[in-house]
Amino acid sequence: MTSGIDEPAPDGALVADVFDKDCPSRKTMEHIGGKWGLLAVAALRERPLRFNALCRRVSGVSEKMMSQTLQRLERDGMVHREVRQAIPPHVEYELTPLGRKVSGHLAALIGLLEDNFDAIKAAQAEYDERSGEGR
Amino acid sequence: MTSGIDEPAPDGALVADVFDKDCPSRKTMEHIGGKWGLLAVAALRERPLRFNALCRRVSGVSEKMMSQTLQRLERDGMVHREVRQAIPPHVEYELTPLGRKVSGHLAALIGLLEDNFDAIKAAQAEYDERSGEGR
DNA sequence: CGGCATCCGGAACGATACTG
DNA sequence: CAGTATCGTTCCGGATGCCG
Repeated sequence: MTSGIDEPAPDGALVADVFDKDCPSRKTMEHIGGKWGLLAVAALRERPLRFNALCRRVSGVSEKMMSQTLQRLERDGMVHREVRQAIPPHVEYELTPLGRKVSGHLAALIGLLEDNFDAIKAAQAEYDERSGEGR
Repeated sequence: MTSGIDEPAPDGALVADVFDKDCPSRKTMEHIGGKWGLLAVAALRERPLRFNALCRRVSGVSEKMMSQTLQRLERDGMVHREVRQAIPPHVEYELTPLGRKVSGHLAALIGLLEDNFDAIKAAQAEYDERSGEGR
């Protein structure tokens, strides 16, 4: 990968540069990387879910936040919202093809963190000790 | 919220589960996935950088936020902080081996988003139209 | 069941100023 | 250069209540 570090982009290079503060990709990244976006995508990766099932799967989330999160993800084309006209209402959420690709990387990231959780805990303990018990 | 039955986590068989609201992995995930954590890691992936260089690379960040972000990442064992006693001060940040692994997945994610940026824009446009020009 | 509207407290954030 | 301190603002997020 020709990572032109601080030189002008080679012609034909990607316009979307996350390091640029005006890059719209940042917004999408934040939606995915944010507290709930990540978990919603990860949960939907296992299987399509209905709204309340999703809330239950992601423990700790409020309905409001889940709703907000899903709207953003739907807008970004990561999630598809399927409404089934009925009483009681039946709405199912599932990943789009793009969302599924994203979820793959996310799952890998989560797996990596879980695998190295001991190392992380150790690093935190050491840091806290050096800093004289900060947070 | 979790379950009526409160089970003590047997640390021996501990499986870090991000879906559990008490799972400490979530915090780390948020540090990495958050607005600035992601960008800091991505920037350091290219090469080790000094504090101000890092601030410059990640456009839009304030010194305060960068400092905070780096401290969290250092505490999580993603970033190593190397201090060189001198005048003027010289502090260099670089990824740890774990941080580098993480950065790989992050870079893949960023690349995926940039590649599909057109699709994302299209999805957003369509969504906005359906919703009657929302945000 | 699947939302949306409203309120409100606190955390996150940014700009600025200051220190070693 | 590499941060910390302080302050004002913004926005996140939870609780509650209502509607289709």
